[in-house]
This record gives sequence, C-alpha cells and structure tokens, in this order.
Amino acid sequence: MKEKFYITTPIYYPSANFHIGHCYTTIIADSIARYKRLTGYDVFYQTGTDEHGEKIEKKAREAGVSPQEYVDKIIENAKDLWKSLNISYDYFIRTTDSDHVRRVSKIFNKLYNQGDIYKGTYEGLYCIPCESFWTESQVINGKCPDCGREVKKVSEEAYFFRLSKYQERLVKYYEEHPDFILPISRKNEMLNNFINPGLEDLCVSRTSFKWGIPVEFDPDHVIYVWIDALSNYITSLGYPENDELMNKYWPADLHLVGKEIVRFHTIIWPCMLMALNLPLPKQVFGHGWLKLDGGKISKSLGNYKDPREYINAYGVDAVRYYALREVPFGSDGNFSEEALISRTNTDLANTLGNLVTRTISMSHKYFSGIVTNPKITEDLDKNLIKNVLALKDIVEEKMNSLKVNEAIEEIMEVLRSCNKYIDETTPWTLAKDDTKKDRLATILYNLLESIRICAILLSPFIPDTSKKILASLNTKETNYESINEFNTLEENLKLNEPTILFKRIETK
RNA sequence: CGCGGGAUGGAGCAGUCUGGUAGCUCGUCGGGCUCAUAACCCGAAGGUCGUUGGUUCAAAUCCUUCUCCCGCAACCA
Repeated sequence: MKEKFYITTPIYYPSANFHIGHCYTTIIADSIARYKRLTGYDVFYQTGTDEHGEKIEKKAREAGVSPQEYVDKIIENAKDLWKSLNISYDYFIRTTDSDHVRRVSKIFNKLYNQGDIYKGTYEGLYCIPCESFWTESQVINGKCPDCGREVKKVSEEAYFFRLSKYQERLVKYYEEHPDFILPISRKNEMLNNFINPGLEDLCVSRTSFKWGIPVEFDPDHVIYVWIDALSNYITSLGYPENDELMNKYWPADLHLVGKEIVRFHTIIWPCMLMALNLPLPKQVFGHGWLKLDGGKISKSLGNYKDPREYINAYGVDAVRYYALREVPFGSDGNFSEEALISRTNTDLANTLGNLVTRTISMSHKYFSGIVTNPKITEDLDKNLIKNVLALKDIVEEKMNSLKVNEAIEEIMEVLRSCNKYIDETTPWTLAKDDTKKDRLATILYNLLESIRICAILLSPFIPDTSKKILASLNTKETNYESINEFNTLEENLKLNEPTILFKRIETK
C-alpha cells in the first residue's frame, strides 16, 4: 500500500489571464508532486480556480458577457497554459462546478444548523458608486481608495462564521505542530497580527452582488469567498457527500500558497475544518513572490507578458528551471528575461546539456556508441561515484524541507564535477593509446551512469529534458530504485546520436 | 513606538541559532585543454559583512543606537 500525498495550489482568481506568478506557484507544486510520485507516493495534486465574486461580475459586465462565459474563456486559457508547462495535476477544480456548488451549499447549511454560522449585522464603510465595502485601514482620509469619493458607514444583514470560538484551539494546534506554517516567520506574523489581538467573527455572505452560490435558506444572500473558495480542497474529494476519496487523501499534506494568502489558509481554513470536525492540513507553505524586474506583478497594471511567450522562445524546461532554481526558500525572487536567458545558458546549456553531448559524442567517436564497463578504476573515480550516490538522499532531505532550489543546486554541483572529471581524466588522450581502451571505456561508463542518475533525479523539475536524456542513453533503467547502486546502466547498450538539449541563447 | 523580514566583493545569495582564516553561483581578467553547444577545466582580481557604541583574547555572528529597503494590516500567485 503506497503512502498518500495530497498537495494543492491555491485556486486562482480568473479575473484576467494568468501570469508568470501563477506559473511560479504551480510549477513548484508540480515539481513536488512529481518528486513524490517518483519516490513512490500515491499523489493527489490539485489546482483550480475561484470563479465567483464581485470583481468577476464586474469584469464580465464590462466585457459584455455573462460571468460564466467570462470565466470559461479564462479557464480554457489557463488549462492550455498548464499543458504547455507540463503541469501534472490530478484534478482541476472550478468553484462553478455543479458538484462544488452543491457541496458548498451543504457545508454552509451544516455550519448554520449547528450554530457556527449566525445572522448578524455587517457594518462597513461603503462606497456607493463603486459598490464596494472597505475596512477602516483601507480607506484614505475617509475616501474610497478606488475612486477617491466619500465612503459611508452602512450596515446590512449578513451571515457570520464564529471564528472567535476556535481561537484557543487554533493556537494550541500551532503549538503542537511547529511545522504547520512555513516559513516560521509567517507564523509569528499570524499570531502577532491577528490571533493574539483576538479573532473577530467573519462575514461569510453578501447581498451586494449576485455572482456566487446562493444561501439556500435566504436567497438574497450569496456565500462570500471564504466558505466557497477554501472548501475546494475537500469538495473535490467528495465532502460531504462521499467518503471514499476523503478517507484516502484528507488531510492535505501540503497547501502551497503565496505569502499574501497565508492568513486565510492558516486561520480561517483551520477554524472551518474544526467546525466541520475534520482534521487540519499538515502543512501550509507561504512562498515568496517573483518580482518582475524588481517590481510587483500586477493584474490591474497588466505589466507582464503571456508566459507562453517565454515558453515558446526558450522552452518549457527553461521556464520551469528558472522558477524552481532562482528563488530561495520562502523569500522573494526576481524574474527578468535576461536572468532567464543567463540561467538557461549557464546551467542548462553549458553545464548539463554540454556534458551530455560531449559524453555521448565521445562514446560514439571511440566506441561507436556501445557501452561497456571494464571497471578499470582509479582513485579519481571513487570521489565521483561517492558524490553521485549520495545525491539521492541529499535531494530527499532538501525536498522534504521544501528547499527545491537547493535540491536542484546539489544536482548541478554533481554535474559540474562530471565536467571536471572529464578534464582530469582526459579521455581524448587515452583514445590515442590502444592499451588504455579499457580505462577509457570505464571513464565513459562512469560518466554515462552519473548522467543517468542525475537525469532521473531531475525528472520532477525538468521532465521533458530528463526524458530526452534517458532516451539518448537508450536505457530501461529509469525508475527511482535504479539509482541506489552505481553500476546499473546496462552494458552493450547502443547509445543514440547526441542531440542538443538546450541551445545557447545568443543575445546582443 | 502596529507586526514581521532584510542590508555580506559588480549582480544574486549562504554563513548569524552554537563567536574562532568570509564562502557559493553568475559576471570580469589571465591561463590550460580540444571530447563538446565560443563549451569545459584551472587560477586571479574584487568585501572595513548598512550605521553607532558595547561584551570578549576574538564579532558578519551576541547586546545596543540609528538609517534605508520590502512585506503584512480581513479579496494580489
């Protein structure tokens, strides 16, 4: 019986087509999901879209289409984007799916019936022309931050979720599960800013717009974002109608989210789950942002290119690699086309691609592409083999602590040492001496085997490239267990002709 | 005094918890090699570790002052 691993991205808000930031989160989640599958887990990887709300209603009106038509188009685009990025999600949830809508309604009713949701009065600052509520901290000198006009204090009936009731249990959960929120600094932010000052009950319905799931027993109200959106992680598993997938996959092992929505996932969501008497997710990781040439990526400014432009220009694995490699654990990183090009050239073309090409090409030149391993070893080899064999555990440790960029860097380090090994053993010199043929064959074998092992370990990150490398090696030894021992690459293989994995990108 | 994070060669970062020769990748310069994608390998230059004061035999690291940058602050991946 395989161990399960349930990983999610946030469900993104499709008010506009997705940008490189959405890709960033989704690529990381994809790599973790692929890594877990590689290492033997039964993985459920979910992504999706949060499609209701006032903003979409408004956008659709501006575009002269229905909200459903509006989001359908964006979702089609998103799915195409994920396909072009090789995103291996197991399930794509849309909050407009009829299953989701029905299940959210049931959840809302259940919480209402047991008293965790109650009807109260919402008091807020309202901008009439914008039809928007604002908080005290959002308004600027009593003016609407959007249009600059006067806001009015209004009150309306609304439904509230008893967040305050779960405060103590939440704090206790934090204490008993030190890895629940990562990085740790986010946890302090949550405690100091929100929990310790005291949680307020949360407004979970609206009457100011219609594009949402209606409250069944009070149809003037629609369910506001929280219960609708956050529930996606369990409605997709059938909750509350169907136990099978819930029993198998819940609780989630990892909610991967951007730092701006850590709060919802570490306060509101756990409290909802406590109210539903369900176990809490094991971990929420709040990653940093990709900045665009140092600034924020902004949907409203539209200061970004379609990510497919980068994919088409430089290749899917160049984009994946950049997103995974460039940004350190938990902090912000910068995205720029120049950095993408430089990263692709140095790591992927020079270190990895060139290593594979030069090794395979020597095998062809000296042995017609036939692999043998006469095992004429020297001390030099030991170091290489030791490093290659150690890689599996190092990558595992880094991945388990979600240090994806460091895992990749460790693999690169070994690839660099392969390039060094070639220079130290000078195969082209040995090739001139017939008595050294067996030593030469051993060196090439060691290199090919190292490349095979690295290719397998790279498969979660740059799957296409990994496949290409293993295909050039013509090997059948491609599973995870095959990298436990060093001399696993089959002898008498006939290698395929070398190909260029990544062409150097020339700039002027 | 709202909370949190950060400041380390030209760029991006590690090192700070647990004080002891300041490290990595990229870039630059010089050399080597010719299997390979102008690639690869070796070497060098380049840092008073944001600022002030303190503790200590010894501070990037511990304590303190100030400055600047960033994030959060109840719909931004």
